Amino acid sequence: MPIDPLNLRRVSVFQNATDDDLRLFAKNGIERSIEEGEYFFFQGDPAIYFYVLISGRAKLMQANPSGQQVNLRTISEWQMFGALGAVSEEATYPASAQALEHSTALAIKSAFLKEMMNTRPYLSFDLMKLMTDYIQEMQERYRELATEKVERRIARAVLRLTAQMGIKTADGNIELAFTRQDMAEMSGTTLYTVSRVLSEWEKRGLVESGRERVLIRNPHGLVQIAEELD
Amino acid sequence: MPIDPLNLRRVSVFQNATDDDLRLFAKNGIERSIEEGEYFFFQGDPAIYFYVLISGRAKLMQANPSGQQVNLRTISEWQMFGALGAVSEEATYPASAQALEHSTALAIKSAFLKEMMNTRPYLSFDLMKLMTDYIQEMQERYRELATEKVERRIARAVLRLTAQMGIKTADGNIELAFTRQDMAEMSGTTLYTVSRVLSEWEKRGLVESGRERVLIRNPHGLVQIAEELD
DNA sequence: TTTGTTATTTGCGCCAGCGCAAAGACGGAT
DNA sequence: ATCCGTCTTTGCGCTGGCGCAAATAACAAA
Repeated sequence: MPIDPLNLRRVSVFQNATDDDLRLFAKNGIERSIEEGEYFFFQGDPAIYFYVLISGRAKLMQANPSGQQVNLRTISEWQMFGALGAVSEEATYPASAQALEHSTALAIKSAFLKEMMNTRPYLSFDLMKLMTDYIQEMQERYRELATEKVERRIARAVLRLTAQMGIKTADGNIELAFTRQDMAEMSGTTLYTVSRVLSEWEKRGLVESGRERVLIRNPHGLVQIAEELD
Repeated sequence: MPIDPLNLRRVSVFQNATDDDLRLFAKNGIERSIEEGEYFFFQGDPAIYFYVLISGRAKLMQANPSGQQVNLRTISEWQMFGALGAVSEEATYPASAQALEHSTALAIKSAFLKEMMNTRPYLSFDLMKLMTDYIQEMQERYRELATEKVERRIARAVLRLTAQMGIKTADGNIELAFTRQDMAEMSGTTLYTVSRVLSEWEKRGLVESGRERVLIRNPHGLVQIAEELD
């Protein structure tokens, strides 16, 4: 079932687009449906398409030559990803995009976006805005990794996820659906350490954790861990 | 002494600019001369200007609340910096820019660049190109920090610097002018560890090191450390 | 030359976090 | 109900890298 083109306005890069432009993008896109664990694209593939996630969740991961992974970003609905190739010719994806659950996305040729940007300054502009935000996030995460201890990094990762993908439960708490491995890749540590830290937090009543699940009981306590000067 | 506007074409973002545009930028810029150790701007300042380094060297650093620093980028002549504010309104610099030696830069109002981009797609385009390159570099460095051991990270930092700012000596070797502290901030470690690693490399004949100076004797050996699967 | 300042080296002790291994918990499938 | 695969927890030992402290080296100023 094709999506309503006007829904594309929820994509930050398209927020200032005209209805006609949205319809153009929709018409030039192909819907791709992907099962959990499968990939939209792999690191190193030629970056012919960029994507807009329509439903589900995905993650962008980068691997080093010996196969260790880091999670660069978690993608939720109406976020654009794989768009770095829209500028440079002959680009390849610098990371792989894997579905965390059954997901569908709209795939649009990068060349098309590029062409549209030529005559629509608002598009370049909003894409740049997205890029600067992302640069700033990466710079911060880089600094975090270089200067902060694990516990704080995990706290920050959890808070970032809470803001971005937290699911409100019936009783007003916030729940996250991630494996320890995922959380480790997001905070630059190992699943063992994440497990130990979560156990500790659970003892202190900050969270409640289960299989692929973390329930935030006391967000403020986490903020304190994330921010306090030690 | 005012610079020749046409020299601005050496700035990657201006590579496709017309001569008239270059003159416009030059006319709208103010030259600022800064002594070693002084700052072009501080993290947190409102990002009113962006800069083009005309002579000297500078570094972009980010500090965490307790004052620990990481070096995000080293800037050499004809590189643009502080341009993230060109897109978002009311932005503040996410990092500080400090001169590594006596330096001069052209300061141009971000708002002016923004205005120019409205009618000149090539400008947006080349700025985006710069941003994507930078994003990719940060992603890689982030992964490195998360997954690679110190020695390799230091090797990579040294190689990056060699490519970007290495000075060829009379006898064909390449020399870098950085303190151990700088190198530590570039590879996410401490000056002690950098010193130990350099000593070890010196024993192995890979480099020759002195005060604020590293002479690369065997670049290939460093590449091997940076790349090899262990 | 002398003195002061700043950068570097290195010994030493320490500990945060890694990673194996084994046990336990959970959930889906049949 | 049971089985199986996957995820999680935790004990244990280890070590890479940190960071103090003190010695040394290099440069600059006087």
